[in-house]
Amino acid sequence: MPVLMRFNGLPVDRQLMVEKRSEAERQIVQLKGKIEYIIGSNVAIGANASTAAFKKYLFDEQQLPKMKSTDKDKDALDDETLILLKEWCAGNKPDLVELFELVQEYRHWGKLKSTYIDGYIKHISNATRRLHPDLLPFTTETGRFASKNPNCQNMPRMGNDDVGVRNFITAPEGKLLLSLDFSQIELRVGAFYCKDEQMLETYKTGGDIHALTTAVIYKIPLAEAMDESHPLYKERRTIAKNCNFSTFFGLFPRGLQRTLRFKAGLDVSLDECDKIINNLKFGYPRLSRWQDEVKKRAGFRAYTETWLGRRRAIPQIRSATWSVKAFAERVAINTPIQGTATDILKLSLARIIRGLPDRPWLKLLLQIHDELVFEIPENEVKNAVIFVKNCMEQQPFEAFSVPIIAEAEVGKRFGELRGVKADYVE
DNA sequence: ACCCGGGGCGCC
DNA sequence: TGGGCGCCCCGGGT
Repeated sequence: MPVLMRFNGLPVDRQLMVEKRSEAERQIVQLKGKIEYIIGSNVAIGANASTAAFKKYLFDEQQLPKMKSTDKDKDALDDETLILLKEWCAGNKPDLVELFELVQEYRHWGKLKSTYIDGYIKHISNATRRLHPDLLPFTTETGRFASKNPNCQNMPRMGNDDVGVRNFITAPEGKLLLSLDFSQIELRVGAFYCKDEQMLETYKTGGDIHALTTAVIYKIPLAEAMDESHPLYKERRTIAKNCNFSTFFGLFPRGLQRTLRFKAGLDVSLDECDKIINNLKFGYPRLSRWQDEVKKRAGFRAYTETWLGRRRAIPQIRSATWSVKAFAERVAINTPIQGTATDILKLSLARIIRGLPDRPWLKLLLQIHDELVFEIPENEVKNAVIFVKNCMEQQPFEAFSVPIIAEAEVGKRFGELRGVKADYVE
């Protein structure tokens, strides 16, 4: 029997969901027709275009090269593979280029419809007209919450959502949705752990951590890293952000290259990625030292722990198999970061819950790892922001010297939140 | 009518 | 060859 926590439930616009379901259906039928026009309607592509029949068509009948394997050493056909096949076909079978774009679109709409439209509609409560996901506080290895029935922690974000799933979540008449989001909480926790002086200084003075990392990995002055008119500004910053998100988890040159190519659309050579990572280690010397210490300690104890002492056993760290051991080491490093960030959010949550009896108008709807979502009356925005922001930005425990910042956004729909003016705080 | 692993993909 | 989740589909099984 899972332990779960009941939140108030997310108010939804069922009408909008039904409208979008029709739109998604139309898109899917149309895309499926175009795909079948190319490959023939006798090849079953299924709902995801990842059936055995479709793979057989591509790799046996069309003799396309196998770009990538799955974990089980079979032919992969994920989005990365589609991109690679599309590029290969551009030079060898131009007629097939369009196929891969269509499949990408087809999967995109299929995911939106099955998971977020049909999947959400079937969980709307008849009694409350809301979604009541189960939020499980005690099921994950790192202490994070999980959400199920449905999972409301993975709604698509703007830019990857032609449906507007987040707009399904709509405040009732006279109410607003309010979201408070920790700014870069995992990076701040990482800076706290490794005590790199430049990182700490940047956070303590309200500086720009992505600019600092840009300066570090390209060995350029901070001023140049922050110069938005520099021709390389955008690309360098994108790469620096990716480094920052991966910094504390044991990033390898190949991983960085792949992420940049397929997620950011940037072609960076392996040598360049290698250099970037070396510069990162050199520029943040305490980072590597901390990582080595954590690995060593975890190897000795066979567990790793968060700052508040939640332990995670990792016996695999003593494995003789390199890949198993390496995975365990990344877990040993990641868990204190992700877990302590969660500890900090849970401490904030406890302060908020203690304040609820005095604020019955403040309704907690959802937690998304570093974010809390509330429903409030339209005239309580200022009170809510001041109270919640204060709860979240308090020093979590005595040793934690890095400032914590929570950013507030408010709006009628979850997909249309806007930043709250800073003068609400104070 | 279920169960399950594999593949794939959405988010933090 | 970063970590953490849950859901959908497929294909095979009971």
